[in-house]
Amino acid sequence: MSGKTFLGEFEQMVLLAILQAGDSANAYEIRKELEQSAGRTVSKGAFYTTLDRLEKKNYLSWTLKRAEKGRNGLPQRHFDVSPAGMRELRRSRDALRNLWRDGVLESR
Amino acid sequence: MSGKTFLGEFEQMVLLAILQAGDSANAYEIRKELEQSAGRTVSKGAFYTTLDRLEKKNYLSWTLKRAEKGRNGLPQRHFDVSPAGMRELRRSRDALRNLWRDGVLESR
DNA sequence: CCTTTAGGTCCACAATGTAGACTCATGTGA
DNA sequence: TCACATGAGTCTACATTGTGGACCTAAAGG
Repeated sequence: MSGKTFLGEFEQMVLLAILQAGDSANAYEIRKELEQSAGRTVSKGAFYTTLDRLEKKNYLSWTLKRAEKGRNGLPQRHFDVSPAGMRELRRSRDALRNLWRDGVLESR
Repeated sequence: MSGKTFLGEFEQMVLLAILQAGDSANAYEIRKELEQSAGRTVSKGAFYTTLDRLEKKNYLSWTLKRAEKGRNGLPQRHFDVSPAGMRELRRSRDALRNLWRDGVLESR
């Protein structure tokens, strides 16, 4: 067994929020998705810091696009989870799934 | 929305491993469960440090019991997830569940 | 103008994750 | 009886993540 590092929980959530946002994965939508799912506020600091770290680890990428609505013509970043990011997400999910198996949370 | 802190991912896994171990939730079994699910080694340092922190937060408790087998009569700690710990586990799971909804990991 | 909304950067610090050395007490086999 | 091996546990130190908040810029709309 290796000493592999895990994707942090918040990082995991940011990546998942990007996936959920899909085509409209810009900063605003992602953060909104995140706050709704987590049921709490996500400060800009926490949010962008995490995006940067994920980018450094090559778990996400982004491209500039012109906004259709809202900011007239101003470009905005559109985020995507990289293949490596997808792999990490699956890995994390599988580990938790194993531990959650047999409805261990329900049976008490 | 509040600025509530989350249960870290490793902490989450330790609590779940305790639940999975059930009646035989002693250090050895818990660690074994953990390593199997995560597919990697868990050092003693990481393990006990996390147990201590979880105890400080009142997410787990333990009682001394005489071991049946293995260490002749030497007492060993038996761990339990506290009600507060169960609550946190559910909270974490629900947040991730929301983000994993619609099989977002499968559809790509 | 002034305020609101959105996107970002920077900084600092708190909370978590993790390894490894070092004890101590058996149980076991040579 | 002495050397291991095994399991429980402590302590230290450092790396990685999580998080808030001050600041800045550029529109959009009174």
